[in-house]
Amino acid sequence: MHCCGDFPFFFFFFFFLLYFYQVLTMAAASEEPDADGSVLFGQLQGTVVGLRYYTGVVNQGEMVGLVREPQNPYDRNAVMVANIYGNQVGHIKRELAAAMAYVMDNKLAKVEGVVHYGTKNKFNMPVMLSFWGKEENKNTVVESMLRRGYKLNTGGIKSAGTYILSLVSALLYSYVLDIVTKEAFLCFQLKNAFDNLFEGLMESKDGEKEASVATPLLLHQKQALSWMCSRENKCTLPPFWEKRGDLYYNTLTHFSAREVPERVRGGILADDMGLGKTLTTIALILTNFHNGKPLPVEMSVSVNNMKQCKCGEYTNQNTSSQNNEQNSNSNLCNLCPYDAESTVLLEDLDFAAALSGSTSDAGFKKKKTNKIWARVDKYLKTDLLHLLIPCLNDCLLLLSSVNLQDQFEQHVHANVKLNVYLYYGSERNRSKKFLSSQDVVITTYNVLSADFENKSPLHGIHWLRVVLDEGHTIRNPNAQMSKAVLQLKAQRRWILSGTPIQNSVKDLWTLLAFLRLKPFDVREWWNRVIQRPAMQGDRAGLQNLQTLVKCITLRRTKTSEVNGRPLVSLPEKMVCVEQVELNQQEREEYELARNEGRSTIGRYVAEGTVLRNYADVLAILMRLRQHCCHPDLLAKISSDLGAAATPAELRERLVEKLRLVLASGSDEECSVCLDSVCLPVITHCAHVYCRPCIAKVISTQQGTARCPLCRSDIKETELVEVPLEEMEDESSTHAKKWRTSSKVQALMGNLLRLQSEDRSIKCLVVSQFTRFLSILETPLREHGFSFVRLDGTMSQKKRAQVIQDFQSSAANSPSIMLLSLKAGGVGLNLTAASHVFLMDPAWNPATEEQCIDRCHRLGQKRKVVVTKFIVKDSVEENMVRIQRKKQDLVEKAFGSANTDKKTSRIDDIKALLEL
DNA sequence: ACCGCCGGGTGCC
DNA sequence: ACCGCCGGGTGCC
Repeated sequence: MHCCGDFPFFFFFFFFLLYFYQVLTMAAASEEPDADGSVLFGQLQGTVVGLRYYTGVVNQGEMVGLVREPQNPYDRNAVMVANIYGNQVGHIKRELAAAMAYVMDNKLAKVEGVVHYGTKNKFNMPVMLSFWGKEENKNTVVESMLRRGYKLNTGGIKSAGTYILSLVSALLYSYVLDIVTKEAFLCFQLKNAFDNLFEGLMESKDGEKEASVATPLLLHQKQALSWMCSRENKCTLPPFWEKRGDLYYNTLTHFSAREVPERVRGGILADDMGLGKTLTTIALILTNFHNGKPLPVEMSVSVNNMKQCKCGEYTNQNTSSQNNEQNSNSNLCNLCPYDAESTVLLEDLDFAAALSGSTSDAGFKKKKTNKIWARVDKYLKTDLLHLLIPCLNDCLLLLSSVNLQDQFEQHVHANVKLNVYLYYGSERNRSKKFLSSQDVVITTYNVLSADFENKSPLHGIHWLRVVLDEGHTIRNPNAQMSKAVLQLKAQRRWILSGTPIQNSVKDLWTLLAFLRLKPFDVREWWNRVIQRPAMQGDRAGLQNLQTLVKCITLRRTKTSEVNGRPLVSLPEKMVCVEQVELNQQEREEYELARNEGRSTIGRYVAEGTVLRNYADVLAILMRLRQHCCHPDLLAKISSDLGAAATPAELRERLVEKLRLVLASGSDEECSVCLDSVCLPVITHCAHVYCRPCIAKVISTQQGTARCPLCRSDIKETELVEVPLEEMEDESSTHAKKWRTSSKVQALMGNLLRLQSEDRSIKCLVVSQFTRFLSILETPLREHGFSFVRLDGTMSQKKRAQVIQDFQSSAANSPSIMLLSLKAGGVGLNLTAASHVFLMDPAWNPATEEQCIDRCHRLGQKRKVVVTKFIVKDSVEENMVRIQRKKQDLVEKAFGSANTDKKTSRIDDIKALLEL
């Protein structure tokens, strides 16, 4: 890695110092920045009083929470002390509370408490308080506490010798810290940690399961299904809990409680893309889809024969005896004795029942079925069987933009009547009663989030199961979407995600909070116990994080093996590049544009102003790329570089540039948040950022704000966004007489050849330019191809329709899909197509890969052929070269620093024009 | 709480 | 004694 490799010596020393610090000062003041950039200001022994008034108890070494109580009628400075379950233990002594209240209320520091001894005291007990906050507030906090007579112990007890040593090391430490940035340090530490995080998740989990999906499950999917079932049903303790005597003890926080800790009924299915997470989940839904009706015959008989529960209701077979909301709410079946073992067995019955619908693996099935039925016989005579029927059958699925409904239709047996409702579109049925009567409700994160604003029916329903497809969507806990998701009420919760951690450990919190993994669903405990230690590179912290993830996550990659065999064997994929030669006229036009652009960019490079004129550079490249595809793609306004006459003109020009930058796909990342740009705005110096990100930069730099990329002055009022009427007026392309281009002809030649070979072949035709797709429609129509089109501008409903049409195997179904490169989420399933034509190279090779994966994935029966059209002797050829370099870069870099990006971008531009 | 603090009872040695 | 001292009641914030 670039940033780390340059300073081996410093790193060595750095780690030595870090180690030194940790050993020497232990829990005492280390200056390590924590997750939020907080540092430990110091510690202080305090007193918790009033123990006898409260029921909350703590164990030796237990962490406690400190909560301000400004409304306390006796003292508005009151600070409450509570254990992890939020049970009050006592209060902080009055005078100390007064000092702390000032610090806490002004957010100068966060205070954390640990009780090391005196936990058996009757009236009060000592508590070790740690003050954490931003470096710049340290002095204020220390002084303010000192003023009230409380001295923060900042260094622990040191002898003179170690004091000097640590002083020296502190100096060096800050020196090193200046050189290698925080990111560099973290990337070094975390890279390995992340690599290991999911290690050990691949081991084969116990057993496999059959299911009543029409599509036979693959071995690894059966394993996943079995794992999911056991996660929902087995009564194993959550991670870090132990039974000690008659108490349940949390080994990390040292908290203990008499009641069984609430289990996580669900988890994270983090299999790689294309391993069939969705199919497995559908199978899971079907395993306990009974609702009285669709039970297979044999089972129905058994059901009729068996006794009902005394209370006259069938209850969910999967509800565990403890702390189940259903039970505690309605007291339905408290009388029925059942334990962990029988729950599992009963749940096996489901599978036995469901098996009769399935067709695969006859020998295996038979054996297993017999075994299960032996158990059925054993259990038939007991009162337990009523548990087979779930009371709740609602299941909510959330997803980004995926054709999930098709997958239900495709995979679910025709004899299983499953009510699936798509909850989106303006006409959606918002009746709670109606939604509750569905078996499955599918919606999108956006709809959920929009509903959340004003009494959402989805939030009023108690779901049996909530599944988050592409669950990493909620990784930002501050997003409305995430908040909306966290508020959903459900018994069982699942997250499907190929990439549960994208940037940092932080990404995990919302996921754990969604799963209600106590106590880490409360931010403070997550930060204290997991995130901060892990970010600091603390071994135990990382170990804990790994254990935690391991317990609730199943992850396999495409290269994983079960019993020595690869998990999936996808049909072969062939990628070939087809060179396209421009005809003479096209070549002349291209050369003209290229020479012009080359001299312009050459000037920028010589002046060192490439970044300042970034938009122009991109515009030039864009024009060249458009030349390669079709002459009519070129924007009608040739943006001359002269000064804008009026503000309106300047604005129009900026909008145009922003469009170009966005369309070019080269700058999808905002340099501030390093994430893909949301709410894109362009500065007057023509650099693109997320509006919130750049607004923050401007507001923090009060009046002197400079563009993070080129250091030009920027103002909030000068940010320009693309007006809503985004789409180009189609008339301009239609008005002119349609003409062909070399690339169009290359494509048509291929399509016609394929059609003559095999009429059933379906193709994806992919371009970054939606206008190019429009141009392609004309020759497709002329040759009588039946095609559909999918681009980003289409509504959710329309997309679903288009995908369904295209995936259909009916004889008159469309054989070609015109697909805009960026349209559709990662989960999009277009397996009906076996040929992919990439009309123009993308800057980001991953985008192309993703696009290919939409059809080269599970369910693909044919060999996949990918054809990339590249114009010979053009900017496109150079782009391919840069792509390769980029891929290497991405693989090596981990959170690559901004500076690297800048230089590599300039290098890219130079390479493109062979400068 | 085997403390501190409060306030009433009390008052030479 | 407008004090000190004693001993009982009492006790988080």
